[in-house]
Amino acid sequence: MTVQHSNRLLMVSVAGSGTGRGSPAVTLVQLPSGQTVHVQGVIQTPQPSVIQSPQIQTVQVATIAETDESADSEGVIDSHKRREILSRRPSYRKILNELSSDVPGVPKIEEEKSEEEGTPPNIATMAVPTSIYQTSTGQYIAIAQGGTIQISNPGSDGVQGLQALTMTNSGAPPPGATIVQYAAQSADGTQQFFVPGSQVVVQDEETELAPSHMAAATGDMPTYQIRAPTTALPQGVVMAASPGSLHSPQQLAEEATRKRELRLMKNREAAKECRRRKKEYVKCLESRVAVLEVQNKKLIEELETLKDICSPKTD
DNA sequence: CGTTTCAGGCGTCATGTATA
DNA sequence: TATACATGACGCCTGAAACG
Repeated sequence: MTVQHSNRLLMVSVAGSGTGRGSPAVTLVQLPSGQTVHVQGVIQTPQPSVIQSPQIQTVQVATIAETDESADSEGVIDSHKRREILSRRPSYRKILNELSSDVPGVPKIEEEKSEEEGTPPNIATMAVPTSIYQTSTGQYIAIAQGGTIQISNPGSDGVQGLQALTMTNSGAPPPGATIVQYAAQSADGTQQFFVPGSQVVVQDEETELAPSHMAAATGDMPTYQIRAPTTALPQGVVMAASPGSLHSPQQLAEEATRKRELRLMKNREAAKECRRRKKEYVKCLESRVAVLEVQNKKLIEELETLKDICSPKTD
């Protein structure tokens, strides 16, 4: 069976496995994405059907329960509540979780950690970083309290490619430059980011490092130098100031900028996650459409059979 | 082959919602 | 009540497909 739905060809195959009565039958519905959906029979025939069909007659998708429309059509909702419902839909996660809570064994959208993603490194799951910064090339730098710097590359999935490094002079920082190292995947050109204390981390080009206070740059790893900012902020770079040491209006402005960048970064990640959930929600809706098509077809067939039985031809 | 159209993704803003 | 989070809306960008 094929169902055309929203520019996407749905191919659904149904494998019946159960009895029409007694315990709810379970049907496997093969979705076009290769995903198999377990559906459950919902018709609880109070009287034995005329048709002694071993196959279940109706199915209900297990991944989704009701939509807003069906919810509205069920009971009488007072106008105020209705307005509230119409004013803003609940989140996709909430909808899906509420729906799936009706049917045990139905996968829910996890709160944060999704198994399918294999618990990717996430900014939100970092070891309580004191600060999060964004480099001029889009990388995110999280500086934990133990002196550990975590770098996440802006991959397709947001924060994949998280890397951790430790400052070499986590003890008493000497005045001047500090070298930090990390195994970057690809660092083309100079990039800069900033760390707390109004210092700048500059990726050095080859050996243009500060001659003193320098740790040995080993191998091909790029080196980063922490030093006081000398010029205006590069584009897309966040200046970090110690929260407790704000004096001048410039520092206040820098703190405001840092907060804004942090907020934007969080919202960026939230938007990505929201879109991912929305896609999942739409997938579930499409699955439900496929299952309801199957259900509709079976009901039509049953109706035709009943018609034949109740009104036999009298030739 | 250049242009146009369209779909999908992303970043940002505004605002509703949940929670401490 | 303040804060963080979630999400709709908007504009922009990019890649693919259609078209002349």
